[in-house]
Amino acid sequence: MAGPYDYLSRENRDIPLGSFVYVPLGAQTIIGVVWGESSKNFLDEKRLKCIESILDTPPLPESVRTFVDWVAEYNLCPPGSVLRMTMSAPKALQPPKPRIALIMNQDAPEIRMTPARQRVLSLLADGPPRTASDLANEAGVGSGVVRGLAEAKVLKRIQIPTSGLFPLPDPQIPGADLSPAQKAAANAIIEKVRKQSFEVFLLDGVTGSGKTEVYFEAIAETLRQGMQALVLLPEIALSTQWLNRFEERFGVLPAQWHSELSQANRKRIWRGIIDSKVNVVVGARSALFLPFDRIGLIVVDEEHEGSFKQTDGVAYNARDMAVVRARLEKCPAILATATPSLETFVNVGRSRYERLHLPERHRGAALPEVEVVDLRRDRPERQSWISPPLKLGLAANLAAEEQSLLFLNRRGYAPLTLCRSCGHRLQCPNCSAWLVEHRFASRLDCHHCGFTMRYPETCPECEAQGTMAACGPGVERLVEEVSVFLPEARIGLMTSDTIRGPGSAADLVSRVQNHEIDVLVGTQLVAKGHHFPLLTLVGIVDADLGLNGGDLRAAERTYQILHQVSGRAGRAERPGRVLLQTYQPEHPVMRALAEGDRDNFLSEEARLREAGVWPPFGRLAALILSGRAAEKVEATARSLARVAPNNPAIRVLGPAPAPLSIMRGRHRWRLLVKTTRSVNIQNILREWLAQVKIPSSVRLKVDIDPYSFL
DNA sequence: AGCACGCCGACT
DNA sequence: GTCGGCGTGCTC
Repeated sequence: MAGPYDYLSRENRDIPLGSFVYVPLGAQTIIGVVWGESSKNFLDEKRLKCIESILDTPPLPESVRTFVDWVAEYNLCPPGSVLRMTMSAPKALQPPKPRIALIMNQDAPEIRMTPARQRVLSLLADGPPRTASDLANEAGVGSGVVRGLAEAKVLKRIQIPTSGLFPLPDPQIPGADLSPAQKAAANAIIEKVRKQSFEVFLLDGVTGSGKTEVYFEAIAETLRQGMQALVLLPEIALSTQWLNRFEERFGVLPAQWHSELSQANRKRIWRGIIDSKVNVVVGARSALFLPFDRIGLIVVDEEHEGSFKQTDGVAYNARDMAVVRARLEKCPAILATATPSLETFVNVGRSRYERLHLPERHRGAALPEVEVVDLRRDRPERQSWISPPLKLGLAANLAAEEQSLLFLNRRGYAPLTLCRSCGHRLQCPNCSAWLVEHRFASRLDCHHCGFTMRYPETCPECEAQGTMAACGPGVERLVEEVSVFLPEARIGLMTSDTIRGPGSAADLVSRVQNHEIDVLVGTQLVAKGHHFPLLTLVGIVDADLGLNGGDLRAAERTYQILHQVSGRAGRAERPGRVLLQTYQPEHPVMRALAEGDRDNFLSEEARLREAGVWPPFGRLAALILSGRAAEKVEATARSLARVAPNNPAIRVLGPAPAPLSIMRGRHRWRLLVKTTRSVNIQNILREWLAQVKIPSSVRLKVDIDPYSFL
């Protein structure tokens, strides 16, 4: 998997680059892609095997192959594992299954006629051939009736071409009326779509400023040019509203790509894309690796979202790789957000990206007033997390028959459980992390691996009864607290534990919209765009939560999520109010939120990063070593550090146990490599890592530009 | 998929 | 010491 393998071509035939081929590998036959001329990098020419056959699939376009190589080089991973992501629909490469339809047999034998049989026959008499199941459905008969007719040779089976038909989005349906600012933004992008030239746009505007309408116009132009458009969304599962808007604008739903897709749909869409029959794809980050041949526009919506960064398998950042793909394909890219990531903000400052600003809409969706509650003064009571001012606000809002939202980015009931008798803390057996109590399910869960156990009746350490105590709040505990001081309030809980699948999310959303809920308690799930017109108060229970832990992006991320949650308050004519509970009211994040001064906050954040040579002013990579044997992992980490590059432009931090030093039973050590921007960190790492033999029991993972420092 | 190889515990 | 089980890497 480290690189391409060499094969012989039968009769020295020229096979087009990018062709999908069957090749022998070891004892089996697998599908590969013709990548280029031989590297001559093999040991014994006599052992070369032959390509068995060429598949009947259009070759992987050159731009896709270039992209795969680029991503592999940049992220220091085998090109094969990147290629695998572009081939994520294994069945799509197999010849399509022949479709069998039924027609009348000319010389049909006499059979006993029944009403059901008659209906099938008359349906076929004046209609095209249909598949057995379609026929049964349309005639309103069981599948047995149709099968019986075919067995009796009254109907004949014939092969029909596979229906790979995709309804095409119609760019001619008139779009929304655009404001002057929207028009200007749309025109700037459309110009680049027409020219098919590379350009990155930051589409910058708060929720409701009309970013989606703007990029819909860019998509429409892409379609008029006969090109394909790709939209990346952070959470495809929660984007029903987005899909509805797309359908309104273009008449049909776009092709959707995400990890829960069935095999059959995967195949259909993948084939449709490589055959240029699918014009618009909306998907999660993995959609970036689809084999588009004529891509004309890439949109990354909510570009600041951390979920564009993939950490398992190939570690890559889909937002950054989307920009790379746009550059290779020579097409524009749109990064849309209300809270740009610092990277994007700095790239605008460097004039590498063009900022298109959408001011708030005149329809009066003013941003809510943010009031900072200083928890050092306005202390909540013991075993309580809601301060007196927030309690007053919630009570007043309930009395006014308006809705409130309590935000706490912590699932479960309590993040830590300990025994008051012996002090034992309940820890995950596989990870160095506390078990989180989920009281509504009477369970303790580890949020890092799959470990779960029943809530114990006695302390597992000292066996004392009834001494287990919950420490700190989770959303479930907030539900409990609200139900005590507002007993008449109807409370809804929205976390990934209560929401399974888009259906239950839509259900809860409609209950809020129908005002069947007064107080909604939730984790970051509630931050995602839903319009709740009656929601006028947002309480941020612990604004400091994300700031601890020494993470490079802690402040930036906290600002983004709190800004997004604040935006849930007061969307229609009603003014909204945000109460933000914090122990550090003077922190730049809190000040920026209270004063509504995003750009000043970002500039200050950028200044700090620049001073420390942190990204995007320096380059950063994490090396994570993991394995079951703790000493072995540590020894490998130390031997790596011993031969670390000695260069003033390169700093190596560590080795040290990773913040989550044991995860899923594997011990983890970490080194951080920080270089100036002028250094090619990939080359440095390649040279360095080549000097050390990593034992097979230890795994080394390179993460270029790591996001989470865990 | 199936085989080679290295690591580690059990036993001559 | 050696044997063998097991987990991991390699196959062109």
